[in-house]
Amino acid sequence: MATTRREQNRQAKEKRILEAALTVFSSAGYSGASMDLIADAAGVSKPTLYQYFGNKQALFTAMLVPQRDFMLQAFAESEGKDCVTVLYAFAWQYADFVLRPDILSLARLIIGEAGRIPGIGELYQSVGPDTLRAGIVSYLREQRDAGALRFDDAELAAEDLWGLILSGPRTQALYRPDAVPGKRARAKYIHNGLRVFLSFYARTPKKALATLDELIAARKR
Amino acid sequence: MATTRREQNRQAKEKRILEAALTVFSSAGYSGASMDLIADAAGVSKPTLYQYFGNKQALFTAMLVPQRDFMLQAFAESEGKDCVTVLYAFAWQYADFVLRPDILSLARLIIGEAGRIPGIGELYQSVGPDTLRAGIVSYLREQRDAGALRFDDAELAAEDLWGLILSGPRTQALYRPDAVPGKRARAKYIHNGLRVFLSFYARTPKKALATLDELIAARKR
Amino acid sequence: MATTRREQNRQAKEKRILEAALTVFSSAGYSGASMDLIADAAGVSKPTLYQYFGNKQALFTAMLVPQRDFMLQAFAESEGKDCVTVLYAFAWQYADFVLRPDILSLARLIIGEAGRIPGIGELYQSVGPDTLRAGIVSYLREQRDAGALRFDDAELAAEDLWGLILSGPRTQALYRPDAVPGKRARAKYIHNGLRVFLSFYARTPKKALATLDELIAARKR
Amino acid sequence: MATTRREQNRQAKEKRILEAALTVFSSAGYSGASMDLIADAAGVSKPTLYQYFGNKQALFTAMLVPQRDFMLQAFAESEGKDCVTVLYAFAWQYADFVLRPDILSLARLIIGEAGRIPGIGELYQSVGPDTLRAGIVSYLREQRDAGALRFDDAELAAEDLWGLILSGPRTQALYRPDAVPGKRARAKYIHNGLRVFLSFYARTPKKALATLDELIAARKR
DNA sequence: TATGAATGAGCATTCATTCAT
DNA sequence: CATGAATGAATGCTCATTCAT
Repeated sequence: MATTRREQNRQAKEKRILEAALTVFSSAGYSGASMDLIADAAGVSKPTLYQYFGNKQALFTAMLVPQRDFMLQAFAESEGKDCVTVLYAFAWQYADFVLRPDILSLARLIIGEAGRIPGIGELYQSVGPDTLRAGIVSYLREQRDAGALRFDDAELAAEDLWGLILSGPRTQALYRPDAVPGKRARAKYIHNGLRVFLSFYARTPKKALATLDELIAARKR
Repeated sequence: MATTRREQNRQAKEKRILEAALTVFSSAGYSGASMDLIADAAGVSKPTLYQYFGNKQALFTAMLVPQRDFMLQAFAESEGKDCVTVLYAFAWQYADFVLRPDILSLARLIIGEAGRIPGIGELYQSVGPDTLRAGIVSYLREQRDAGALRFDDAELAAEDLWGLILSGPRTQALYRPDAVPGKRARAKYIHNGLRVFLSFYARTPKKALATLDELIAARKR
Repeated sequence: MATTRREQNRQAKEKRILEAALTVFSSAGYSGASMDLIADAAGVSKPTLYQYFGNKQALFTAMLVPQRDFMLQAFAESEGKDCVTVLYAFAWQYADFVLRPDILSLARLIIGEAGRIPGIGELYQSVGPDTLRAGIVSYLREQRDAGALRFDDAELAAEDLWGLILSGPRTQALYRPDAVPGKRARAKYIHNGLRVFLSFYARTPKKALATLDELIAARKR
Repeated sequence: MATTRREQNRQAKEKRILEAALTVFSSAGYSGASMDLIADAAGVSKPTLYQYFGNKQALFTAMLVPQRDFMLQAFAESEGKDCVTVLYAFAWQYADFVLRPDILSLARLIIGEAGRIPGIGELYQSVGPDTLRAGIVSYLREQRDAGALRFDDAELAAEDLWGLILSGPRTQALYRPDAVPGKRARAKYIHNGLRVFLSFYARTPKKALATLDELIAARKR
């Protein structure tokens, strides 16, 4: 009702522009991307870009917002199952997301510009790592209170989980876009990482590791 | 003897150019850096840049070589002391190096361009992570053979060590140049990370953790 | 009665646009003024500008019309007093008008564009100098016929009057918007100019100069 | 000797650029003139313009310098003849210069931009009117001291001279590039203006006017 | 060998103008 | 009638690269 055809058109065009901006910025970098290229990719004229977003930097930051929202949404739900099962599922979900080529391109872009465009790193980290970590942290606390895990500092535990599971593959992926670790490598890191993590943080490590082995075996089948 | 005065002059000028290139590229990014700026910073004329390095991209990659050599050299030695002591010293040495502003700038630059300049990621990783890891890996193997540690896959253990100790601070540092973790934060991660690592990988975890606590206490003093 | 509410609205909007155009053109120059700026200043949309005035140049010339009418009206009346008194009053009135910042801005604008926009100079001069001069000329003729002044060519006499009284201050004002001659400088030129003028053109110079001195003295009080 | 071929080339090119700038700015106005146009007119590439003059405004002001120098030089000499003869010659020389189409274009340009480019009006006036007037002023003083003229304020007398002789024609010329007063009109203003001036300022007006009439008659022949 | 000088191509941004609503 | 939306064509300016000296 409230959305006239004009408004719809506008929103659709805005979306097209932001998608084009994401693509072009990701592949060419901030300085390397030209407004001409983005306009062409979006199928609009250059002045339209400026009418919608004012200038290049504003377009750049505007482009990050939907990405942030998408990420926020990507990790909203968590299941009510057994702790190890949840962590295992989470590890895969997270790894598969974080190693997606488009997500990696965006990460490279943001890291590359973090020293020049102020606030961009905060914006991104406050969403990617931070928000996600907040989810993990609260889950870990729940499980501690439920008696499944034990630790003093939940944030540190979460950091360990991420570091054990993803630090290696993601670092490699950032530096070598053409050599992003595949399923097998991911499995290696996830399995080993969870093993170390559960050995240290599970209240009953033996049982937890047994469950983990079952999950791994189940996956292979 | 083979180096005439001319050659020396040439080498000195080449060095000045590469240093200028490092500075300018690091602070402006690849596309954002102009040959004019680099020439000015090096105190030479622009054609000299082209005479020495052919074009912008070649200058860029050439600039990385001395950086690589410098890094290789930065972690050459290791002491013959007790395993925990060595790992502890290494952790601090590595953290302090990796979180240096200039090293971080360079890392951001390389990650930012990794998707566009082929080979740059390999070049850098083959030196930073890889070579360093190779050093750690061989040290860990030594210690396993000497009976201090236990594991099957030394590379995986090395990755765990790095992930536990540095993943958090370095990720934050990459995204937020103005919020690089300081001494206190580094200590938190190093101490906790080593604790988890030794709990899992030390042949005699209790003893190892006791040694670690002594080292930490000694540091505070 | 023929003016419906619609028409009134239209006229009001037209007036707003013309005022905005005057302001913007005067301060930015013809090329420097943008239709966007004028539309914003007038509080209307850009297409409305085009609907009302067709294009930029038409708007520009249209803007001059009310200015012309305003000027025409500014010097309509003349009093029936003594010749010297009238000339003295006229000199001050004219100087104060011609040195008004807005009138000067408009004059600079028109002179600046006179070489490019055909007809604009005629339009303006036919109003400013010409019409005004016509008024002076007819007054001078009256006074000659009444025996107060003597000359052959009334137009030349009028030109002398203007040249003696205002040429200096106005030339300075045109070139230096921030150094428009003030009351004191105007007085200097007016008093001296009238003295020269009356010496040459008055039938009884001594008497005329005496009257002038009285007026000057009266002004100082 | 000290000027290598390179330097000569550079100076020649600089001169070509400044001439092109004068032409283009004069005919299109400051905002209306584009660097592209100027580059084309000068037969150089656009970056060369920027290498030589930095930016548009700098080129604009640089362009005025040779014009100023030219003007300064245009009125350097004065003859040792009789006062009326000198003033008569000067009047014609000045009128012919000031009414030259190129000088008028430049004047329109400067007046048009005087409100926007700070200092430009001073720069120009300090040269055109001011310097010239300084020359007249000192000549008038000489003649007063020699007993030919009489006045208190030499500057005011100079202003009167200019106002009587040139105010009319130049104002018309500024507003109407296509109706610049010709020889006949100039003669009318000069003859009348000098008559009024000498009547008021000459120590022996009758003799001075007689001399003037002779000069005028001589001219007609 | 090293450089001052030059440039074609491209940059972010803005303009006068028009169309569909 | 009035406007939001759109655009081709500039605008001032900079870039990586080359050439003549």
